[in-house]
Amino acid sequence: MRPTGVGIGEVARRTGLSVHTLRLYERVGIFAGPVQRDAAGRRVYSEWDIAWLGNCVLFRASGMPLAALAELARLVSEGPGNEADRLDLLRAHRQRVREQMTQLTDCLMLIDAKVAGYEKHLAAGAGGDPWQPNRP
Amino acid sequence: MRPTGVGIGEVARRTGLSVHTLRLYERVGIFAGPVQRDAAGRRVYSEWDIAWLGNCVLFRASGMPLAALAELARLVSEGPGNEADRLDLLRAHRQRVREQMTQLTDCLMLIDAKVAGYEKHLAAGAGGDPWQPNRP
DNA sequence: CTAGGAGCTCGACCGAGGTCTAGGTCAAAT
DNA sequence: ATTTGACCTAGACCTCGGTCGAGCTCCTAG
Repeated sequence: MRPTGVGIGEVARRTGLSVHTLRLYERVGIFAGPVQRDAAGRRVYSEWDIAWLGNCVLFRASGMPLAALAELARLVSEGPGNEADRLDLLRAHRQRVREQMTQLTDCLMLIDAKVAGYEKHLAAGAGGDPWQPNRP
Repeated sequence: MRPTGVGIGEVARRTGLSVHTLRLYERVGIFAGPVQRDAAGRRVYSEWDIAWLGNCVLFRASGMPLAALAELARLVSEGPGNEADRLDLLRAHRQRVREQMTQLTDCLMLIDAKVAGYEKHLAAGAGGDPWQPNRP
């Protein structure tokens, strides 16, 4: 773990985000505290920044809006004293994630049923349409 | 099961969508075949339409874009003969849903870890910040 | 007869989240 | 010395999925 700083291109490659998106994220305040710059003004991301970003990517993928991420970043950057608020944010998001998971599960069951229907249908060669049992 | 037709307001109430959204969905072709109208030009949804819409809502909630839904609707409305195509669409979406679920699972684990950290932190009263163990 | 409520169409508008462009700086390689 | 490539900012632009409003047509109840 050398105390390296990493350029934006490298971070983009590592996280799968575009450099544009990284700059956008910074503008909307997703980093906890300002990203460091080198002498020429180029961004230098710390390993901590990158780890945080990794969490952000997960949170985003689970539907957390940028604004919420920014709020969390603000809380963290303010340092100790607001842990309860962070906890609230996390718990609220956890709730939403759980709801999503049950929806995804439902959807998966539906798809599985339809897929099974079509597979049987195709294997058996024709027959009525499995999706529209009784349409004009 | 009377052969009722249902008005748009009632459908909105049943599905949780707004009437605006229902009309939008129709415009982008989400229904398999045109929605019936009464003498005055008002939409009359069949029970089949409503059931289909229910599936659409689930698919949407699982991230299927309207365009894909419209494509599926087109296939279904064309009647038998393209079952393989529908199957492709469904399998592709199933794949995406599965990926989402693993991401949600990952995210949930992360959140649980953070939440546990903060809970312990708060219960124990202060100590270092669980999220930024070593920040300047 | 008339007022209210539910629908209709068409088209404008909106917020979220990116994506891209123009025009410029810098540093290392040729 | 110049070219190349990575980076910078500011701001325009785009897609997606809704949401809303204006102005109209009905139907039904008072």
